[in-house]
Amino acid sequence: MTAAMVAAHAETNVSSVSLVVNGKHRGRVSEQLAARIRDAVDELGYVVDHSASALARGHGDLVILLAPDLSNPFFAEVIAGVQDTLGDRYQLMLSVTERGEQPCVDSLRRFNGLRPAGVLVDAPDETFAAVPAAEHPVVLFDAPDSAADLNALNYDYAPAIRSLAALLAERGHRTVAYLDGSTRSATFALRRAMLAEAVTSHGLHLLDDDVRADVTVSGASAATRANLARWREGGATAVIAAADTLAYGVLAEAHRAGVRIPEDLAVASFDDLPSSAVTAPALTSIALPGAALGRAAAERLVAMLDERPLPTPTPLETVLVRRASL
Amino acid sequence: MTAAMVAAHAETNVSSVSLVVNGKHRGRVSEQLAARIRDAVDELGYVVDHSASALARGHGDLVILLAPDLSNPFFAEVIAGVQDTLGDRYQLMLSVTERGEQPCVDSLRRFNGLRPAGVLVDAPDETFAAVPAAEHPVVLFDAPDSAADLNALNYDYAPAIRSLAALLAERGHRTVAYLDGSTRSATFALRRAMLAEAVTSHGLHLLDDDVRADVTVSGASAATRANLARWREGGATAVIAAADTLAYGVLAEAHRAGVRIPEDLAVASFDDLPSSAVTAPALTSIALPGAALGRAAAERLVAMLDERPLPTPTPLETVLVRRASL
DNA sequence: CTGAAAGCGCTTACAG
DNA sequence: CTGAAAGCGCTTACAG
Repeated sequence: MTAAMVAAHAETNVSSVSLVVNGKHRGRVSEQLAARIRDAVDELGYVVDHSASALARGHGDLVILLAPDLSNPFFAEVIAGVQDTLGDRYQLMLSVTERGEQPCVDSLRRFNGLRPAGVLVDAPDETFAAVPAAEHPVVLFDAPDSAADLNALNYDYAPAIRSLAALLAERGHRTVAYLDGSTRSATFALRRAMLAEAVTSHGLHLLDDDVRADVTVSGASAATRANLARWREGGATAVIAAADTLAYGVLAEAHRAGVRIPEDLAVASFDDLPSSAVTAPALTSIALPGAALGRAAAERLVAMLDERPLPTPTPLETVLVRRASL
Repeated sequence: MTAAMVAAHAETNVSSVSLVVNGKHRGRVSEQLAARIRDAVDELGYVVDHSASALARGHGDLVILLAPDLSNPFFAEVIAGVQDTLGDRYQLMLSVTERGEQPCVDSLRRFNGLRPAGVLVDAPDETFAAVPAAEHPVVLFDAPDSAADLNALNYDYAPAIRSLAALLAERGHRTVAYLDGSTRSATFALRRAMLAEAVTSHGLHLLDDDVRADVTVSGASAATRANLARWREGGATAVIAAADTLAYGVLAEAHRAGVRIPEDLAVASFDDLPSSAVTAPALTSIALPGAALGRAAAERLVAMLDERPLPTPTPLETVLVRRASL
């Protein structure tokens, strides 16, 4: 089914068909012809060929979102936020990295061949320190490393992390263990560094081992199994995890080991996933509004596509949600 | 950066460039010229334009996966399975439906314009009763309605559901409530119908109200809040949820209402997500191997693309994982 | 083994 | 307001 067939059916030519299906026919095609064309389109079920259109125009209506693997439910939120904002002017397509990898600059180049209208990159790796020139706008998010680049949207962890450090101090903790994610993303590095600083300023200290786990419940369980005794021997009475999913593994393993939470070991983490309200015990967590992040990034991209002026991006607020685990 | 520029750089023509970058040059281009072309490609960072290539060939190397919204972590598993299987011969791109919707046939048509190599559809809605003719192979999964179509991969719920019914009977339950997902997908309808039948054959009965919730923790919490008292007045001593995420909401709300689990109300569901091992109490759930489903579907698609003979698809096994909640 | 040329289906100046 | 034509960047018969 091609524009030529539609043209034949409507007894006209492909130029007029193209103008009408793209809504660019005002003052160029008579209302009568336009109606005839629309009828033919409906009747034949014609859909514009994206490849041909993108080739002719230079780009299509695709917005590509590069995201790390989706096992962390946090990303579902982000994606929903992006989707909501893009609406149907643009077609959102996701590309997901291999398990445990972060989007890298090379993948960006690979997608240039698709001639997207724009690209969003969630939690890019360090190769994005400088964003490569592309024919389309690129918006990064959860990309604290690329601070110099105006097209990055990030969280403002400071207030929530301060609250968490204060809460730890208030509860009498002195030594705190940290369970990091094994993906070496900038956002994880920042969480850890900021927490270490905040905790230190309250006179506590973060165990400086470098315990990491896949951001999955089972990965975190294994890491906890291997480190729990050592953490406690080192004096840790609390463990902070870089993501809720990691904290779930800590909870499971502590339970198995007969370690009571929060009495023997307090636990807190980052994300505040919906299921964190129903773990045993309910999890204290720094809420990261994923959908808001996705929306903000998508709005920024759309503004660039519309060539509207761009405000400096505002970091998104985070808050500590206190529950029973700490 | 175009093939013409590469050709100029390597002092040859676009035909040879095309043959070499596509690995079709054996016996057509001298090894010497091929090496010169490869050097030029590397030097200039040339990437084949997907739109132009797809237009010329008739299709590209894109595999499109249509999936329902990703808030259920189950889908992350499925996607990882697909990704692992496709490798880098094909480029996986996801398209996600709006919140709470299922992929429909119309979206399939829309993606024809991208000229994909093939399409996978996860949990399609009822418009897929007959798969429309497409220029590319289509494989459905989690699509029990399309039984007649050979290209659908499904779970065999029977053994696990029988175990669940037997366990309910063994524990002395007589009346069981059901919390369904609000998405009217065939796979949810089947779960309910099969459970009703299995339970009846053990002399129990399923409350025949039609309680549904968004497949999110908060949606399920709200639905439980509205129905918990009624369920218990109706004699229900157990509630089965169509997905773990729904069960999490039941747990949370029961806890809030002072209903003990499993003493006052037993709970079980479908999915067996990793986090179901760490809820309070740990959740009894029918394990649906998401990654295996994704792999099987992707393998089938690749077989079609390679024009290899297709075996009749075997439904994937499911087992009941018993934990404290029932 | 090498290269000029047609054609994929569209969009968009351009001429009528 | 309508239509013929060039061109987007590639692939692939085809001729040399």
